[in-house]
Amino acid sequence: MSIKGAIPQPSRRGQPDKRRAILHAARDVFGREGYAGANLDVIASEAEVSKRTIYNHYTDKEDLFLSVILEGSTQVAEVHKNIADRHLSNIVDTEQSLVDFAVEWANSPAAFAGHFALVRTINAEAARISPAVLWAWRETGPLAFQRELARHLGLIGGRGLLDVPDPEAAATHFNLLTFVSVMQPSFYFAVPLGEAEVSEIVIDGVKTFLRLYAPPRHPVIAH
Amino acid sequence: MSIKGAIPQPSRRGQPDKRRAILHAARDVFGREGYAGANLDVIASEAEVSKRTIYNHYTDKEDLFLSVILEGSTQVAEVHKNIADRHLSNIVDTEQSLVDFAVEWANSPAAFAGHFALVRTINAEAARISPAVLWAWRETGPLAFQRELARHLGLIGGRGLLDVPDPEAAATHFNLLTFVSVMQPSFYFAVPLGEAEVSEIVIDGVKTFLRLYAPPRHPVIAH
DNA sequence: GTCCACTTGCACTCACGGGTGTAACGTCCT
DNA sequence: AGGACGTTACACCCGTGAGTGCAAGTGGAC
Repeated sequence: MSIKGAIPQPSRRGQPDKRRAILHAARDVFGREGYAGANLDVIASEAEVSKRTIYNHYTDKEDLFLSVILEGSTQVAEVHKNIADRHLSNIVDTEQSLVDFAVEWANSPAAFAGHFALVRTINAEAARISPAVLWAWRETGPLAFQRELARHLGLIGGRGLLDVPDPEAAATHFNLLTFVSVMQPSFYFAVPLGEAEVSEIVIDGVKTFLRLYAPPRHPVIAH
Repeated sequence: MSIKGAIPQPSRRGQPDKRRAILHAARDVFGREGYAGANLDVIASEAEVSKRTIYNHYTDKEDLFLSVILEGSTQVAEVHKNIADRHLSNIVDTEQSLVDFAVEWANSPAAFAGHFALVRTINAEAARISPAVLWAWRETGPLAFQRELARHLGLIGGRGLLDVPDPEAAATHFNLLTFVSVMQPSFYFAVPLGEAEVSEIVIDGVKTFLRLYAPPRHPVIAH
């Protein structure tokens, strides 16, 4: 059992709405059951589509799986960009905004259970997935958002609200101290934490982040 | 397909050496192929044991899997404790010792490919594994070592080489900035990074850690 | 010796699931 | 009207793999 195929080209076989239904159901089932555990009959029935139709759209299980992977990451990156834009564009209280952003961000996986279940599956299969596909996935998903976060932090730094000499590094640290810190104890969100627990972790994380990136004490302007 | 059984009691059926061979082979195969993908015949042959013997020791595949999980975590925690002891017991140069420790720590997964492949599988199956088992695994494995790391950092703090008001938090941060920072881009060590890359990440991580926990400037003693 | 626990090889059952073949039906285009 | 295309239901093939039954063998305990 291995998954080493190349990146599947988005094909135009079949009707788009069926295609979407299949991808959606496949994402859920692959996430829920893993690659080997996923059952094509189940996917078909959840997509309310004939199994034969799946094979009209995708050549086989592997093709379907790879297509699902690459489609999902961009979507979630979009949603996360949205959250960042809402909270980080017009900051008045830096710490408060960072906390608000991080809380919503770290709670978002609850709303994308299907997607993050799939992320777990990707991790599990990583050794069996071709590097090209893994690379494409990271690039369109997590890294795309990380760059966006770096951009925001850079801008905030530009306004003097943070001291951000290296936005990329800052984004990495913010990610580690908030999102990853929630992800770890919850087994990639498989075992959901309480909302209070998430908040506590995130608030601590932001405080630590500020110890690293708080701007030099506002110089009192002589007048 | 689900794994919801309770924690398997260490049983005394069968001969211990066979038992060990089975566990070892099972760990490799479950790690390599995932739970659903693992094949009992393959495990039997890699353990150089008859398949029937496996069923003399374990009631079924699930029982075997859970036993493997709980056995492995303690072992790796031991190894990591060892690495920590060697590097963090008699420190002369704080930064150098921390880097040395973290480099060896972050490279250790290469030597336990089987184990960390299994960790990926555990993550993937987390939603299907009983919380009791997950808890036991974390407790005897990662958390046990995290506490050990906290103990070390506390001692180092006690000697004035670091400023560690909260050893637990410090251990968490050290973990995030070094080990986890290597783990993330390598897909849980499934896609090994180059040694140079690991070093770079770890050195950066330690530097950042020191920005958080460096002791107040050594007061120059007037004389 | 004889009992007992363990192991082994092998054949076997059986459920599951990926993938195919086919014939019928709908729809849209011309 | 008549393709062309997509979809559907359904039966089917067949490899795979979990788990069992059994008969024969090994080795230690008493």
